[in-house]
Amino acid sequence: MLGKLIVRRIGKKLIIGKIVEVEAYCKNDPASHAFRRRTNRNDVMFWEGGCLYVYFTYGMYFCANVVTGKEGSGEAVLIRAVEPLAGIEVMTKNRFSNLKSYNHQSLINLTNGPAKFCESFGISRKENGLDLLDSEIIIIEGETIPSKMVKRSSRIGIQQGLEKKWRFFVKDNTWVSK
DNA sequence: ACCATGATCCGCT
DNA sequence: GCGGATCATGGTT
Repeated sequence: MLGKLIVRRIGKKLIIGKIVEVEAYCKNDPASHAFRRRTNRNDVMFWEGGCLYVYFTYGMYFCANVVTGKEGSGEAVLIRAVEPLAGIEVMTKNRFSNLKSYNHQSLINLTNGPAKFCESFGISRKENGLDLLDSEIIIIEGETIPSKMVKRSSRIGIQQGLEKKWRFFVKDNTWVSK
């Protein structure tokens, strides 16, 4: 998924981001929402791959995954960061409703984390379950990232499953979260 | 019913 | 580096 473009259409406007940081989750994985059982909350994660699984967390944030497995398998890839390519103005409005002037830091701060990405793309409950091949949000081919530019580490913000190096990111990209 | 927790972010120190 | 915000979820009682 690294290097692919996530595109959101809002009316006539397009928001585009290049995916630069992701994490993988699956059913046999104590860090995963799919670990225990299929519930109303994680149901979309068990759908056939190609749709968007959005969840609400910490009482105020949303995060988005691309579902990647067969129906029932419970596999998904969390989008942790994207590089903004188009629709900066809309993203800025979504994220900082009263920001007057852009600067370097505000551009980075737009999408350098999973909940920041969702906020700038306007992704919340309504987008849960969307078909990424044919809806207002799609994923298309983008840049091919050379394998030597792909780095991996433990996943962020979890307690179990730290031995799995399932976080993947583009080396030296500015938008990769800290 | 109850309650601890969380795939986070932000502001302050 | 640390704690607070803020609440849906799900495991436990």
